Amino acid sequence: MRVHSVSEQERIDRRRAQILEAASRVFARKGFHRTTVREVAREAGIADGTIYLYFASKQELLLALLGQVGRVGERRADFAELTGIDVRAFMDAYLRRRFAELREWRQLFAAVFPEVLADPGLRAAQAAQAAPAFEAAEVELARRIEAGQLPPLDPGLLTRVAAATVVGLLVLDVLGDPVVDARWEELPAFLAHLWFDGLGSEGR
Amino acid sequence: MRVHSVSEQERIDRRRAQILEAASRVFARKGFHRTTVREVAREAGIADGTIYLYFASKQELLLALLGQVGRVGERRADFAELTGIDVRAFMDAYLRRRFAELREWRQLFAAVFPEVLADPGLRAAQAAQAAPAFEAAEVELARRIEAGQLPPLDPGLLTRVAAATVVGLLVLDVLGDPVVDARWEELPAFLAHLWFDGLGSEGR
Amino acid sequence: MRVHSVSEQERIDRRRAQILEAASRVFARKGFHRTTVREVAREAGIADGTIYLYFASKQELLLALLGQVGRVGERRADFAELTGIDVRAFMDAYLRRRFAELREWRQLFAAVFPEVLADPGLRAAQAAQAAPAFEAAEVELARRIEAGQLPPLDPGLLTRVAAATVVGLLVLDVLGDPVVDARWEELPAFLAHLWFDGLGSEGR
Amino acid sequence: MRVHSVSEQERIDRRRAQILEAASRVFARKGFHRTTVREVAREAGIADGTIYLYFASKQELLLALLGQVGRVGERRADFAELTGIDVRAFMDAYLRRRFAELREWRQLFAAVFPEVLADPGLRAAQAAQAAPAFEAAEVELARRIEAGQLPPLDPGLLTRVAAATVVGLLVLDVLGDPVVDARWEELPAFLAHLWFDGLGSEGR
DNA sequence: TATGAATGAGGGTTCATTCAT
DNA sequence: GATGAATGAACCCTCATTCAT
Repeated sequence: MRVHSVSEQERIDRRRAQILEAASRVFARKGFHRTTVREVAREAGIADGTIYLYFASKQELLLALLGQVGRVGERRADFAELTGIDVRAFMDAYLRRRFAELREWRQLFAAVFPEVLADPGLRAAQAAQAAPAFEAAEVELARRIEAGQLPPLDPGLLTRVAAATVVGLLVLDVLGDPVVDARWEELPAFLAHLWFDGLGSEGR
Repeated sequence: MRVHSVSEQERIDRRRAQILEAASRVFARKGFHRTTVREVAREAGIADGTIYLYFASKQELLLALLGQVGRVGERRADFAELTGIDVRAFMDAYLRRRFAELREWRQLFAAVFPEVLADPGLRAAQAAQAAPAFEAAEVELARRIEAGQLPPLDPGLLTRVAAATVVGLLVLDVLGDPVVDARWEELPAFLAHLWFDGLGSEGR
Repeated sequence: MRVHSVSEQERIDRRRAQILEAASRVFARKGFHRTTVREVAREAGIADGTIYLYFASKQELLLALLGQVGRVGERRADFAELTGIDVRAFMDAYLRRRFAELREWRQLFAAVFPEVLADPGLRAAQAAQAAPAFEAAEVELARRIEAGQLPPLDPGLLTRVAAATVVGLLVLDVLGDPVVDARWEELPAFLAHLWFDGLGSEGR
Repeated sequence: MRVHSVSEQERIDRRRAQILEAASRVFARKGFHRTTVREVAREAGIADGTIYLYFASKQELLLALLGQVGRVGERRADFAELTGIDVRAFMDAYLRRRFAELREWRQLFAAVFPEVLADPGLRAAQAAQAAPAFEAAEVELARRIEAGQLPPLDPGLLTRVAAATVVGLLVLDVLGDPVVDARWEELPAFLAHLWFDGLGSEGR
């Protein structure tokens, strides 16, 4: 079994990153299936065959990108450091942080998401990847509801609705909606306001 | 100019519907690109070539399905008949109605949506199709805000957030989320509650 | 064994002629392979399937047309009636007659000839069909040479050169050469002059 | 702009020649349309897909072959070097030379010509390609007539008749006529004799 | 007899993957 | 390791032919 030296491993990682970066650009632009391996290679400035020294197949490119998406999701773990503050402030801070991140990952989403939606295998992989985050979110919400910081809404549904809203906004963004695109930074505050105060607040 | 008799046209419509139904099933299951025309034909119980008597290309199948999605969207026009009642009741009724519809169209979404997301051409087509609905929604919201029935939130953002939530829930459903799948009927009421009353209601 | 009555046979012959006429038009225009059976049917004003009541296959259409070409060739048999007159007058009369005929059959040639050239099977069929005419021409020439009416040129070569010239002019015509097309009627006299008097006549 | 090195370009040229050679063999044998790209590949000893690295389509194979035919035609320009000698000697030398060439190109003609005859687009392309040669020949003939070296025959018709004879002989050869095939070398002298001295020479 | 919708074999072409250099 | 020419399986689509009406 050949083991790579540190610098060797670094070179490999750099190459993989270079290829993945290229792949995510082209996939986001044209879609996974409409993109040829050759186009990825051209975008990365390397030869077709070189890609296969770093990834077993075109499909593996997608899986690697999906892995990167997963790593964005994991940051949800940082609930912890916001744990002490009050709910409203928490929501505000959390949304702001996530939306800033998401913007950077927009290309990655555009590259990976359509194919995840289309391919049963990837759907399963994605579900497995996201499950812990949902779990953590549900627990956190239940805790706060228990503590009387939130009204007794169903944590499962609330988690899904929150996730759906964020995902949906990313989708609208990818679809090219000009409002979402132009006013992305306003969204966290807007969401916090809507979710916390509600539309009924005025009537009262 | 060849004109089809009524029964002739009916036969054609039936065949097209039969083929589209089959296509939406297989596309939803495996994705557009992983599906061969032969598989659509098998699913429809006809020969490969027959499909080309009713659709010019595989791509045309997708466009026809996208057109059906569009026709779902158009129902948004039924704002009108709900126009007299109060905001809360309106929201409740409207969401309940849409969510019931959407469930039926889940397969259609699963078939068409990934490809819309992936293909720049379809993205544009979809955007054009959806624009009037967004327009109408914004106008309606602005009217109600004007009338003091809603707090002075930005109608553009509110429209996007609402749309994003619904789209996002559909996406989670397609991704196979068990909670969204099992509790779909609870979602309209849950959303109405969340959006109207907000999470802050308890704390007060 | 079903035997057709006379009028029945006539109807069949008319239909076959109608179809062959249409086929020769379209084949001449677009070539055999670029023409679909449907196009022949449309040109004949009948349904696709009807053609197969009168011809076993698309290929049979071609063979039937080749048969018609053959029947033009057979007229070469009318050497007989010109047999008494002197060589120069014979040549003149004969060429004039054939060129007039050929013009009428131009469409037929354009329809059939390219495919005869391209298909080994048809080449053989054509060769068999043309052989007797070559045979007859050689005999006639040999007779006249024997009789001192012609110089002692090789009858085999002379037959081929004469046939080649005529075929070649037809080919140029089909290729769209404007001179051949515009001055077709001048060709028999020109050829008779060239072949009989030769280019050296002036020098002498 | 990617530029190929000399040896690179040589490799490409060799491959293209190899493929064209194979294509001309199979097209000549079976005709363009009855030949599959796979058969060309097999004949060239390469894989199907390799052909598409060197030619954009099956049709391009034909066009490239037509281009080669064109290059044969261009040699007609060598009128010049024969220009000083007397007419009879010129005709003899010229015909001998061309017929020797033509024999080598028989396969090419058999491959390309039927399709040129059948396809309106190629007919036009061919006409354009041949036009300059006709032009040059007419001018040359007119010059010699002017100079009293030839009788005052119409140069346009004479050019067509001469071309038609040669083309026609090629056609008979392709059709498999045994006389033309066996006695090809006799033809130039025979033609020169016929055209120069004429059939009437004996009678006088 | 005539129709034309349906069939499905076949072919041109693409492109992920391999491998000799 | 890097290259990119070569491979050939797979797919969309056409169209000659069939057959129920």
